[in-house]
Amino acid sequence: MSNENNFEKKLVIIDGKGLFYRGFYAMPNLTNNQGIGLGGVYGFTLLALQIVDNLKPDYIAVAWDKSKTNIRKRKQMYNLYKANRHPAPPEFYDQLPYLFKLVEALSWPLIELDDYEADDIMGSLAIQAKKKGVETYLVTSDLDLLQLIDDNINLYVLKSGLSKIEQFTADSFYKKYNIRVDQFVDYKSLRGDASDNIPGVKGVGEKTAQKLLQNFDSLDNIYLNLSLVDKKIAEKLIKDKEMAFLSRQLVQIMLDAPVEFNKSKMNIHNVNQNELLSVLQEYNFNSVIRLAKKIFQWNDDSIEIVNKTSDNLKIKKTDHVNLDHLDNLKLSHQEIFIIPFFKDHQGLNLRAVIIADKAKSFLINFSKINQNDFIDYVLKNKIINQPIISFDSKRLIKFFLNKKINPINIKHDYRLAAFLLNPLIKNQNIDGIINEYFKSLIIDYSDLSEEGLVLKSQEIASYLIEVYEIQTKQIKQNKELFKILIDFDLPLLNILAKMELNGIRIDLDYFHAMSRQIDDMKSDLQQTIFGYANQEFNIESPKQLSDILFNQLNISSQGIKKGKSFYSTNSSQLEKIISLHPIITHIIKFREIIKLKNTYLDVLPGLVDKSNNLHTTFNLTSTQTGRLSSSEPNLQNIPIRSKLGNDIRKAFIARPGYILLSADYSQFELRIAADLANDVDLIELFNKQDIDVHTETAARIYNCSIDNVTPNMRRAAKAINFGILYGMSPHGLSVATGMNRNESTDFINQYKQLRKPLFDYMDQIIKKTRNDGYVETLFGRRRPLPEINSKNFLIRHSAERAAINMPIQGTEADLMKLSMISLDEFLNKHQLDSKLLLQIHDSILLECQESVVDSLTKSVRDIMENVYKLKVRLTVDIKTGYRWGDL
DNA sequence: TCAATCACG
DNA sequence: ACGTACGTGATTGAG
Repeated sequence: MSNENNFEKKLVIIDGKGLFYRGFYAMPNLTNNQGIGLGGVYGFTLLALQIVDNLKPDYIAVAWDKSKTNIRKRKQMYNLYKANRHPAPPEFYDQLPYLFKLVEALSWPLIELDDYEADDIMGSLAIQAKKKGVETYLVTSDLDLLQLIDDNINLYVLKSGLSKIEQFTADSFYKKYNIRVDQFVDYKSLRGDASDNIPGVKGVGEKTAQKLLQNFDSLDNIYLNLSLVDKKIAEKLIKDKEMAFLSRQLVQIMLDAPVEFNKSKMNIHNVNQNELLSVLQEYNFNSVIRLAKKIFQWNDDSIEIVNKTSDNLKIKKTDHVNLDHLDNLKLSHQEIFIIPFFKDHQGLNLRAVIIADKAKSFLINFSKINQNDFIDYVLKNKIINQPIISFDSKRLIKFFLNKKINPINIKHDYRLAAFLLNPLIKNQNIDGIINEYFKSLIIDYSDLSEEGLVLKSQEIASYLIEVYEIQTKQIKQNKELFKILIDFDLPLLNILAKMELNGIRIDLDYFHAMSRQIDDMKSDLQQTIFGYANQEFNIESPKQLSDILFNQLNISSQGIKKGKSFYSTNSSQLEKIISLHPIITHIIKFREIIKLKNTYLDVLPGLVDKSNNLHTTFNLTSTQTGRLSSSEPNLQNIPIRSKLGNDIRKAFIARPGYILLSADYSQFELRIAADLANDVDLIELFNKQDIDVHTETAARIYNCSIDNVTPNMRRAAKAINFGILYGMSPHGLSVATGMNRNESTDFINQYKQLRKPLFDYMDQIIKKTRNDGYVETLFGRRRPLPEINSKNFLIRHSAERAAINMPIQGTEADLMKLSMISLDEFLNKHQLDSKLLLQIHDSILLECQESVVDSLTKSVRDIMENVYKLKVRLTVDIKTGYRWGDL
């Protein structure tokens, strides 16, 4: 006997709903860039195409369970069949039209029948295929189809998640269940199936059913030989005999479904490339596109033909040169496109650049051409004086700055523009951005190695030149957005580039001393904790810690949040049980120092340059509100709140002869909120001299004089002043203040009366967002929030809170950017030996020469407080010192 | 790769 | 009945 079968052709039949179901629960939060949930569709598509990729079938079909009538026949047999099924959530049905559209684009026949379930359709088709000499692969999520396995019919069963697919063969089934596949129906008739509400024989489970079938082979035979069966089991069998045989009928797959195995309709090559591409693009299924490209063997040339917009690209293949010599580099004196590829994330060395004007493009590879020759060329030909359109402008500016070339004139940045137009864009790399504007195009720039660049640079140049025009046109359609690009974000590139390149000085000795101190504390704490726990364990594993606390030490878990598999051990939960066991305070302390050690002490010293300067990267396109973020390393989250944390800040120092100056906007967010909402009382409060807004608020809510405001009253007012800007609930307030639920509800109601304009404004923002689909800052920076119209309560409310917060946080970010631009201008103009070091949302850190600190303090305050005319007065607190931690 | 945790505004 | 305050980035354990 040979294992090779005689069948040459393969048919794959997919249980459509099963696959969709897996995807739906595996990826509940997946949404495309319109905010539509498409997790199920994604799961279906990815799994289906993975299977196609592996099996390479010739034919394919999708069997679908029709929703209501599908189980009529089996219901007639047993009216409780599948009676325990919960209806799927509404989001499940919302996604179905998208799935059907995709299946149609694939040209896969979707088969649904009134009286037959997907299993029956699959089985009937498989039998027909077998007669025509075609091998079948069934793809499903349950095991019922096992009964059909034979030499020509194979079964793939989806396991949990999206990655595991298990092939069941007769052998592997036997190993797992110790019965043969043809005994499967009888097996289920005995043990039943809770998920389909198949009754089986009560009291007979997996093991008993297996044993019975091993001894007696079949259900019929068992009942013929009841006298040989163990007495107790025999009694159960007799009692539920009817149910057993009924179950057998229910489980038996019906092979007479009126379906036709149609080779031409089910041919896998029927796929409509154009249509499928546009659907996958629309859904943003980029990984699926790559897979489809591989499976259907679409090459780039065929895609060029598909892409209608690529006809009139400016740069043709003949207009592109891979340079061996800079002598051949000739550019017009107009706008210059520079697409840099760097060796390092700092941008100090180039690997290659694509450089172009609107007629010609060049690839310069720095493995062939000397980097300094390129710089000479750029200077000599005054490329630098021309307007530059670039992709990664900030790094390009840094590259030139590092070579002592002054800030270049960046006219346009692809990533900034793409982000302003659509902040939801997921892939901000070159391919992602090109794809935003060429929807029917597939490009794969995952390989931009030296060879990859040679292949792709002409294409990149030609598309990006087009993208420049499209982006410019789109962004000019919204004057405010255009103004933000021109007046806020582009000017900031130069400033941030200087800050990043300059860096901030670190006192390494201080870090090392502190490191030793923390290491000692760590081992002491560890010993104490292990002592209390009576065992060693990994304190850094929340799972192990939870087990120790709530199982081993038996600390009451009442009121403790629970995750999927264990009780939470985050600090707010630990606070709740702090009095229940002495181990807790040590764990809290351990957590604190471990955080400081792992995130700062052990990491930052390794990142400094030769002069002990630390360089971060500020990102302009990573927040939905317009704030900056800082990474590698993040210098916007250097500790300050705890004593030990603040010590870390002390290692950030001024260079010799200089002093640090920090300028913080006080109550920035609440002031912005007061202004946006035009809350006159709050504005007037802020415009008075020397007031404490929280104390004043408490006095108004409690209707008492300022002198009678207790610390507790002030704390509550402070909590609500902050919380309200995020849409805080009574529950949230009670957690923050320790009030009970009634007190906090009362308190919020009082606050609502006091700050009616603020609440009216919040309502109005939500209404406007629902209508427009986006929110915007004072200056018109936008954040799309499609989830605001979600049918899901939680998603919708979360979007509402985000909508309330965005104009406030975003306007704050916009104003801070303006301040930085003004400060930079001022420092340049007066040639003051002072530099911006860091921006931390409402705060700026500068380093200035000691001799100018007094006059600079005055100027900085003046510039920041008057950065933009608002109804509310802005105030700035300024502090100076040699160590950041001492400010 | 994801969830949990925690540093900051 | 449910979950419960916005916006980030880094580290760790665990699957």
